[in-house]
Amino acid sequence: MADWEAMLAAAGFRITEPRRAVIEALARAERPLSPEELLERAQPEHSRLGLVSVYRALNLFARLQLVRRVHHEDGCHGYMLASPGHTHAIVCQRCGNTAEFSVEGDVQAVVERAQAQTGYRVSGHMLQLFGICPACERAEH
Amino acid sequence: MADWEAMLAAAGFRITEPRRAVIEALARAERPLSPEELLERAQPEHSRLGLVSVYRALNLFARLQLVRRVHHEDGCHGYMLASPGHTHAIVCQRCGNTAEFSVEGDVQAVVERAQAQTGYRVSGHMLQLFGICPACERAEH
DNA sequence: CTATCTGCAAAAAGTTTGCATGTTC
DNA sequence: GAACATGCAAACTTTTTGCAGATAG
Repeated sequence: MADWEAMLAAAGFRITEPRRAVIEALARAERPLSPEELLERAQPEHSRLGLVSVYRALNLFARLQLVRRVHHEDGCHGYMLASPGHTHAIVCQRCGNTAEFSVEGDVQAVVERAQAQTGYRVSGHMLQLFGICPACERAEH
Repeated sequence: MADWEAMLAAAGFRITEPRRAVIEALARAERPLSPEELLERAQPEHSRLGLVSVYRALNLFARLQLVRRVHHEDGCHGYMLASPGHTHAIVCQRCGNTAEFSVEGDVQAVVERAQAQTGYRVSGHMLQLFGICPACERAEH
């Protein structure tokens, strides 16, 4: 039984064809996808699939932390499968490819400095990097 | 002459009433505002103001880095005046208030670790913290 | 068999564009 | 006065909702 199925079941949700189609399309994806793109890629798997169900599946998965929302500075976002544990995404500004990384201790320093400067009690963070992936780097030269 | 006027002029844009109304509403704001909210707050200043001009002003200001887009995990965003220099925002999850902080060196460690882990060349980042502001902290107890 | 989920259509948000008029420089 | 910016209406895009029928447990 796949991990996501256990997660859904544990939270009292059902394992359905549309949800499976969406999550498998995400698993195959090489970069974050928009709901529209996901629909296209998931339809071969479940031809009756509608865009609405993609949205509903994504919102559910995001709530359960099975998928991650990927933002860009100007706001539009895509979805990618989230690795278990606490990781962040880095997006290639040229090709859109994405990788994940984890920075346990280093973020702690940032959080502490921010708390000292602002007096806020920090409870969460959103960190995302932008850059150029190795493949694009090579292509540029 | 206000700083934003100099910035606009230097970039070849005009100082207009709608733009002034929007930026002054932002200056008065105690938290990030949506375009719709900004319209309401800027209209007293310039009654003919339309929502479209708010959008156009915000897009321009964002391009010139005069305002910062503030994201939430689920994507919707607001706008706030950007401090000069490189700062980040922390948003209170209870009341929406926002503060800025800067973490020069500490982010560098994060960037280096990410580069080492992913092989990407990092060129930018989006870091935003969430938490509870001092006022809400007090109110809770 | 029952509660949950889906798909459709339609509504609701949110954002952008075309164009005639008004403003800034 | 010329170029730029505005405001309106309307188009477009993106996301949500209502509901009858389908499906998982």
